[in-house]
Formats: sequence, C-alpha cells, structure tokens
Amino acid sequence: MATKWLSPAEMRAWRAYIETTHQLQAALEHGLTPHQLSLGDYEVLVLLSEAPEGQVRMCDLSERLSLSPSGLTRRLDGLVKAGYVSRAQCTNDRRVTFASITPTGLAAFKAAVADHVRSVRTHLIDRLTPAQIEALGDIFIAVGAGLAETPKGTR
Amino acid sequence: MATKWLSPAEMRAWRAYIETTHQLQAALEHGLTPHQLSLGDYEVLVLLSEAPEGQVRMCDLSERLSLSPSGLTRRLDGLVKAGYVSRAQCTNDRRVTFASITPTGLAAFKAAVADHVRSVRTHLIDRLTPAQIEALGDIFIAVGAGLAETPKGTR
DNA sequence: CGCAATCATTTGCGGTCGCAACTATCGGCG
DNA sequence: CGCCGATAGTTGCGACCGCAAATGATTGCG
Repeated sequence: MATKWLSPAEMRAWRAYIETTHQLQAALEHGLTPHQLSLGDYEVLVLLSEAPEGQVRMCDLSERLSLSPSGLTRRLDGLVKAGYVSRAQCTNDRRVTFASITPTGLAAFKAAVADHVRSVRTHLIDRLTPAQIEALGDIFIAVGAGLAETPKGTR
Repeated sequence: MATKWLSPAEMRAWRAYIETTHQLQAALEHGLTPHQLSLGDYEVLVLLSEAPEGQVRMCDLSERLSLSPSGLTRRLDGLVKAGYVSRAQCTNDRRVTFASITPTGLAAFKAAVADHVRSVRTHLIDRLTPAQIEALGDIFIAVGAGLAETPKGTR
C-alpha cells in the first residue's frame, strides 16, 4: 500500500503529545477539586465571566467549549444546582436561553482562578522556554485552523 | 494577591492548546468509526501489537495508557467481546492477567492503521513545519517529564 | 512458619458525554 | 396569512471512566 507512514520525528511528536495531554488534563482537574469544580465547569465560568453582561447563549457556549448541545445542558444543570449559574430567557427570540453567571458563581470563580493559574504554570508554562510557548501557540492555532476547515465533510 | 498571571503570549498558547486539543481528539475518533474502533481501543491494539509476545500485563497497560485500572478492565471487556483481545493468566504470578491480541484483533488493527495515520497527518502533522514538529515533541516530552515528577504529592 | 502489608484485578456506583429523537420557535417564500 | 425548513434547547439512551471497596495472590519481616 502507498501509505505514507510517520517519520521518527513525527512519531516522537505524536506520541509525546498523545501520552501527555491526557495526564495534563487529569493534573489540572485535580488542581480544581479543592474548589469543588471540574475543569469543564471552570471553563464555563471563564467564558461567562468574560462576557459583557455575564451571560452567553447556550448555542454559542456549546460551540466555544466544543461540547455537544446535550452535554452543555447537563453541565449547566450541575452549575445551576450549585447556584453558580442561572438560566435566562431571551425576550427577542424565545428559542434561546442565556447562561448567566450569578454573584455566587463569580465569587467561586475568583476563588479558584489563582489556584488554577498556578496549576497551569507548574504543569505546563513554567516547564517551557519563551520560544517554546510561542511555538505552542503557533502550533495549536494552525491545527485549530485546519480543524475549522473541515466542518462536516469528513466521515 | 501576589498571583503571577499569564502573559499575553502564555495566554495565547494555553488557550489555543485547550481549545484545540479536544477538537483534535474528536476528529481522530471520527476517523476510526468506520473501523468500529474508538481511539482508546486503537491505542490498546497499538501497544499489544508492539509487545514482544503480543501480550502485556494489565497493570503495565493501564499505566502506559494513563487509564485507571477499572477503566482498563472495562475497555478490555469490550475488546474481548469483539474478539480482538483475549485474557491470559500468568503462571508465575497468579495475580496478573495478560491482555493478548488475537489474530482477529491484529487484522482489525492493520486494517485501521492506514486510515488512522492519514487522519493524524491531515489534522496534525501536515499542518506543521518540520521545525514545529520537532518543537511539539520537545514541548510534550518536557511537560510529561514534569508530570512524572509529581506522582502523588499534589493534592 | 505466619501474619501483615502490598499488589493486580475486578465490581458497584455515580458522573459525564455524544447521538438521535422530540418540542418549541423563528424565518422566508408563495 | 400559512406552510416548510432551519434553529435552540432538552431528554432518553447507551458508552466510557474514575473512585472506593472487595477479592485473591504474593512478599517480607519477625
């Protein structure tokens, strides 16, 4: 077969990436457990806290989180039950519901940020040189652009 | 607070990584669905097919896959049911069981490899320059080494 | 030798997620 | 106006995974 295999350098990069990325995610998850937050919950709070009115349409959230609509519904269920987020209906378009961060949620987020940033530093950022950090950004922006080009066709 | 925040370059790298890595995993998963394999199943077959006797101790597998022991048990259950893997008892140490790839499993693996390699190329490798591939390997080897230094203490 | 700590694996349980189906709503075109 | 297709969100279902506990086997120290 005319299968183009991976060169040693490509194999090295691919394996290192695949083997490490899962461990890294687990480590970051652990760093948030003292705050009773999962990494996914934290990411929701990040996006909501950055939004102009502290609220984002479910639809947009699910896309920015790369999460299926149902997955987002359940994740929000948990955050609503915790009192960190509330749902708000849109008056213009009654199909859409906004996820809106509550004062409690904002407080919980602010309490967790410092720990989380420290986690990201110790496990990732501080392990790398400035040049490597630059390269990491370039690499995943390029890969993300490639993935965005292939919305539905590939299957 | 004396929290050391992330610089713009660090933030850019971190966000690009987090946002893209999930999409990349999903894309690779989709690439294997025609073969009735999950990415996790595929990784099991990779390790078994590379092992000297086509068999690896459960314990070692779970570590190399960054999977909890229970997670590995269930993953193997599926592969055994599919006929791709069989369990074999160790005669020296009756605690251990080997996961052993079957001829059927090896055939399924070989049938999937070409597609999967193509997937990895189109979504990751071919998006990057040789220098970036080198950097990707360096980066995640460094990060992996850092994570290996912190086995239990951090919580 | 014998008991205690350790190790390898499995099982019960709960939590998360994606897919497909369903409901409700909106927008456009005749 | 009225219908059809598209859009937003939720729910049922099944799959996967980690943690804690249980089981069976081994090792080592007294």
